[in-house]
Amino acid sequence: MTSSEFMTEEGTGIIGSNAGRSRSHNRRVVLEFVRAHEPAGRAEIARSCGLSIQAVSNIIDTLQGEGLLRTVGHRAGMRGKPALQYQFNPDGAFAVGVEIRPDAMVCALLNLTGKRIFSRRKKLKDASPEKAVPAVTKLIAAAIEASGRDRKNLLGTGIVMPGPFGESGLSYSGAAVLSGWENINIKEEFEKALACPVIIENDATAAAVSERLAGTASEMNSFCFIYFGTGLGLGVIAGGHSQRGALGNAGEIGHIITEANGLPCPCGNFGCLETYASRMGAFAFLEKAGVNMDEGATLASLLEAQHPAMLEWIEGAAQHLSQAIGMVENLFDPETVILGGAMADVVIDALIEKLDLPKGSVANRPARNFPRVMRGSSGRLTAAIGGAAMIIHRTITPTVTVFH
Amino acid sequence: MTSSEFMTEEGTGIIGSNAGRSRSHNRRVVLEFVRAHEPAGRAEIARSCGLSIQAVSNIIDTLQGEGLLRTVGHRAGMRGKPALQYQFNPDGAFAVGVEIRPDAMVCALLNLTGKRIFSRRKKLKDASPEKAVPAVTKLIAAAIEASGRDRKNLLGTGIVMPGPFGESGLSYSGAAVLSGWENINIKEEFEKALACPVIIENDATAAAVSERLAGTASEMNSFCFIYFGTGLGLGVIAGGHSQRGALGNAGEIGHIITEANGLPCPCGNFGCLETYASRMGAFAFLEKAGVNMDEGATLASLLEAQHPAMLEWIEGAAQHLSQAIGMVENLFDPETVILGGAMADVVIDALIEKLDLPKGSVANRPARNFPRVMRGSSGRLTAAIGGAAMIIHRTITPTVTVFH
DNA sequence: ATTTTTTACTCAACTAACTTGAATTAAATA
DNA sequence: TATTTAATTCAAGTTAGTTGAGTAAAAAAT
Repeated sequence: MTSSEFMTEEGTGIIGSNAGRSRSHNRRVVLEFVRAHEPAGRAEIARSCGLSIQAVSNIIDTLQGEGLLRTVGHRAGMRGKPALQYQFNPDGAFAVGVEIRPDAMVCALLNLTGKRIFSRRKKLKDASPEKAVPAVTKLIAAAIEASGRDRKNLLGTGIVMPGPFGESGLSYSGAAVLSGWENINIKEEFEKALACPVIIENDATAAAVSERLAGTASEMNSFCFIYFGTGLGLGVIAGGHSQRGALGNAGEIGHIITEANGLPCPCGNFGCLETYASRMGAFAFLEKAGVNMDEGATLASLLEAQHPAMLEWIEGAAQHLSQAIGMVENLFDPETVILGGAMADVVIDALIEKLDLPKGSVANRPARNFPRVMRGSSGRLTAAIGGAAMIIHRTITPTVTVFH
Repeated sequence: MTSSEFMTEEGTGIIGSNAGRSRSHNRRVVLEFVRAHEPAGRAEIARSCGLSIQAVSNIIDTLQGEGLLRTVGHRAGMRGKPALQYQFNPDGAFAVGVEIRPDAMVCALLNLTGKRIFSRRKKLKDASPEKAVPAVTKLIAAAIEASGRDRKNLLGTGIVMPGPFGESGLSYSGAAVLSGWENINIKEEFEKALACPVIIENDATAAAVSERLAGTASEMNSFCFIYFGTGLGLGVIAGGHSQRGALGNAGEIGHIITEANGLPCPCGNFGCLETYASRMGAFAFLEKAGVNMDEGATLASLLEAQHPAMLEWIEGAAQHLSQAIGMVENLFDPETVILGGAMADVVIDALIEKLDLPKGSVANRPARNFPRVMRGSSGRLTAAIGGAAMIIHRTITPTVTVFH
C-alpha cells in the first residue's frame, strides 16, 4: 500500500469525476459500508452501494491486497452459497493524532478500526510554532517507534489545536489560546516537518469525528458534540461529514449568550455559556465560593465528595447547558447531542443527570432511536484520538465533491 | 431533453459511482460552474472543473443540444484563439414552485436562470390534503398554460409548506400549521398528482436556496437565511448544500429562547425568539399596545407613519434578533446572515438598522467579503420562488453522494 | 507585413472502470 | 437425491474520460 492511494485531491470548488476519481470514491464507499456493517460479504456490499458485484469484487481484492480488509469466515444459516465475510484489518494501517495545548502535547496512535494502539503525553515549555513543530515531530517519531508500527502504513497525522482559526472577533488572549500561530500556514508547516498528509482541526470537531468512527455515534450520520475543553466547543456532523463553516470557525458555542447581562467574558460579551458551563467556568465558580483547588482536588473528587459548591455549580451549569442544547437541537436537528471532552465522566454524567431540556424542541419527539443527550466515549485523550480519527475518517468516508 | 436526464437517484446511504453517474455528476459540475461564472468557455470550464477539455466539450455539446446552454459570442482581448462563451439558456427549462399556506396557495414559475416568468396567488378554502392536492395540480396546470411554456421543459415542482415535518415536540397547533398532513407521504401524493419530480421543503430552506440561485448569495457557498413567515425559520446552506438535519427539521430558530422566563409561546416554552421577532410577535405586540390593525394598516404602513408602538416593536425585535444572529454566526460561521421572507423590505431594513450585533462573535472580523447581515432579494413571493429554485438547484448542483 | 507565440478547440485512438451474462460453487430445502 | 437459492468468478462489452496530434484564430514580436 502506498500512501498516495489515499491522497485527497484538493482544489478550489467542486470538481468533475473520471474513472480514477470514481474508483477512489468507490473504494471509500466500500470501506465506509464495511465500517458501519462489518462483517459483510461482497454481494451484500454491492447491493447496498449501488455497484455491480464484479466492481465490488475487484475493489475488495485491491483493499485486501493492501491489507486494509481481511476475511472472517463465511456467513452461515442462509440459503445459497455462504458469503465470504470481510472486516477491517485493524493492523492494515494506522493514523496519528496530536493535541497541542499551551502547556503540553498529547499524541495518540489509532489503528484502522479506531482503536488506540499507543498514546503519550509530553510537557511543552514553549508552544510557539518554532519550538512546537519540531517537538511534535520528535514525539510522533518516538511514538511510532515505540508502537512497533511500520511508518509506511501511516495514513497521516491529525493536529488538534484550540480554535478559532484565522481572523475573528474571538481572538482575545486567554489560557486556552495559542499565540504565535496566527500568521503561518499550520498545515503546510506540519506537512513539511512530518512528511505525511496533515489535517488541522479544532478539538470539538475532532472529537465528533472520533465518536462516529468508533464511539457513541458509530451509526449516526447527523449529530452534535459539545466538547468541554478549557472553554466549550461544538462539533457538528451532518450527512456524515463535519461542518466547519465558511472560515472553519463553526461551532463556537462557548460564546453563545445564555444569560443576558450575565457574567463578563474575556470575549467582550456578558453571559456567555462558557462562563458558566465549562472547566474554566467551574474553576472560577469554585474559587469564588472559597474552594481551594491547589491541594490536589479535582472537579471529579469534589463531586464524589458531594462538595456543596460543586453541586451548586453542576446545578447552574446544567441549567445553562439545557438552554444551549435546546438551541442546538432546534438549529441542527441532530440524532443526539453528545457531551464529552476533557472533563471527567462522572462530572459529565452529573451534568446530564441535572439537565432540564426544553419541551419545545424538534428533538422532543416520542419515537427516538437515541436519547436526546448522551455521554462521549473516548475520555481524556479525546482530542488527540479525534485528530487521528479525522485521518481515518478521511481515508474511509467518500467525498467526490471537494471544497476549498 | 427528457426529464429523466435530471432524475436524481434515490436510496438509503451513500452509493458508488460508475460511468453513468460520473456523467450525471459532471453535467452538474459544468452547469454549476456556468451558473456562478457565466459566460464561460470550454477550456476555462475544463481547467476549473478538473476535467479534460474534450470531456467538457462533449458535455457542453449535449447541454446545448438539450437547450440548457447557449453561446454568447467570443471572448476578446486575450491572446490566443478567442473562446466561444456559453451561458444559461433562460428558456431551456423551467421549474414550478408552490407555497401552501392554511388560507392560500402561491405559484411561481422560474426559468433556468432563476428569473420569475409567471406567478399567481389563489385562495384556499380547505387546506386538507384531499382538497389542496387537486387544487395545486389545477393551479399549476393553469400557470403553465398561461405562461406559454411547454410542459416537456418542466424540471419539476417544489412544494413549500410550513414545517416542522414528521413527529416532533413542536407539533402544537397554531395559525401557521397545516392540519391533516401529518400521516401522509406528501412527496408521493404530489408526484402522483403532478406527474413530475417533486421536492417538499420548508420556507426558510427554500428561500435560502433561492438566494443562492439568483439572489443576494449567488456567490456564497455558506450562509444562513432567517425567514420571516408567520413564525420564524432558519435556512442553512453549507458547502453549497442545504442542511436539513437528521429528520429534516433543522433551522427551527423561532423557538430558541432569547429571554429566560419571557413571553409564553404556544410551543410550551417561555421567551422564544418568535414571540418577539416575527410577524406574529409584531401583531401581538401592536394589539397589546392598542393599535387597530383591522383598518388596512400593515406593518410597513405603520412604520412609514413612524407609529411609536411600531418603532418600539422594531427596537425590541432587533434586540432579540441580534442575540439570535450572534448565535447563528458562532454556530455556523456563515459568510453572511440574510434576513427575508414574508415581511416588507422596509421593515426588514428597519430591523437591520437597529441591530446591535454582539462583538464576541467569529463573524466580527475585520476582513469580510460581505456585511454580517444582509436583506434578501426575492420579496413576498420568496417561498414559492424558493420552491422552484430548489428544483433548479437540484438540476444544477452536483451531488454524487446521495443520502436518504 | 510576416513570423512567432499563445490559446481554444476538434478528431481519432486509447484506457480505466464499471456492467452484463454465462458458468461455477456451495448451502438449504423439497 | 434433486432442486432452489445465493455468492462468486470469468470473459466480453460498454461508457465516458484521457491523450496526443492537428487546426484555427488572435495577440505579440520581429
